[in-house]
Amino acid sequence: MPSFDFANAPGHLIRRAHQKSIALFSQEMLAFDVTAVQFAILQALMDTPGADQITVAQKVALDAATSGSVIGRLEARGWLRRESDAQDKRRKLLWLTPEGRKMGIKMQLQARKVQTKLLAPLSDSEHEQIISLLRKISLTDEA
Amino acid sequence: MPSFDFANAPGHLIRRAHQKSIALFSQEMLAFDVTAVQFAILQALMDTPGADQITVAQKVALDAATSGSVIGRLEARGWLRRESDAQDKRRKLLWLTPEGRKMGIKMQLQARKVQTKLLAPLSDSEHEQIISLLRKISLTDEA
DNA sequence: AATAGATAATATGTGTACATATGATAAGTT
DNA sequence: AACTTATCATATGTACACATATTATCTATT
Repeated sequence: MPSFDFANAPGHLIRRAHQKSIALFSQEMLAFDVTAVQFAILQALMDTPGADQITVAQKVALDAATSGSVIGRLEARGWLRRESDAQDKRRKLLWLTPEGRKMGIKMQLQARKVQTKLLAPLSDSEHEQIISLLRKISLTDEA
Repeated sequence: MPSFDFANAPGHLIRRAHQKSIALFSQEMLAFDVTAVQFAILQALMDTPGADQITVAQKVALDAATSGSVIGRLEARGWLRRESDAQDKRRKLLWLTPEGRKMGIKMQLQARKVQTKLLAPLSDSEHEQIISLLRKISLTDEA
């Protein structure tokens, strides 16, 4: 028995669950060639079209630098466009292109399957438990 | 209500929990200037000194490429050394230096605090629940 | 012993993820 | 109006994280 049982430490288990989640997502979404974070940004923009990068970053829980680079890739792909805000020239407002919106909608069904598969080892009541527990952990302070 | 509620999707919540975990770890371990993965490798090497990189990678749940780069940083820091295996020249065996072992031990107390803080929003029974649930998710297939 | 297949480490490329710094612009203060 | 402070986006640097390719070496088969 090691004096620090890192293999059973919650931080380590969260990292492993995250690996599993990412692996499952990219595997199941192969046809779309999209990452989980890119998908999240697309969905966020469906909810709030015309948002600036900082707002989107907060919605998907990313810092400004990371969201900028991810958004850049989505723009290069033709799934969204950046537009300078006339009222506030610091901001760049984000809009899905018709193609981006079409793909975002197409992805939803498959993305739901990923979430189902991720929780497949758990019973229905355990589903709700882990959602609730993860929320408690991640929602401490900030927003 | 968005048609895909990504903000409540388990994958997204796991990512956020992971962010929280990493942020907490680096914040609480500032004095050691060590990442969670680096810490895990140090602890793994305390358990099994003389292991090769692949074995260590499996123990901490990393691919060979990532473990190689992390181990390189730990070596540059003087916390471990790589030694070619005379029996199998493909392998490089890993050993903590006296300094690495000393630091690894010193870190344990603080690392335990990190895990406690991470689960602070949860009750004792919830602690056990989330450990069990995360294990079920991450231990599906492989090892 | 020679060849084929497997394995360990490394190299390369892409993609999060974040800290920090910088430049541009906006908002608030005097 | 000039000055300070705050904010948005971007640039840079470091560190995971993994796929894929390459090289060296080992193992298995013939």
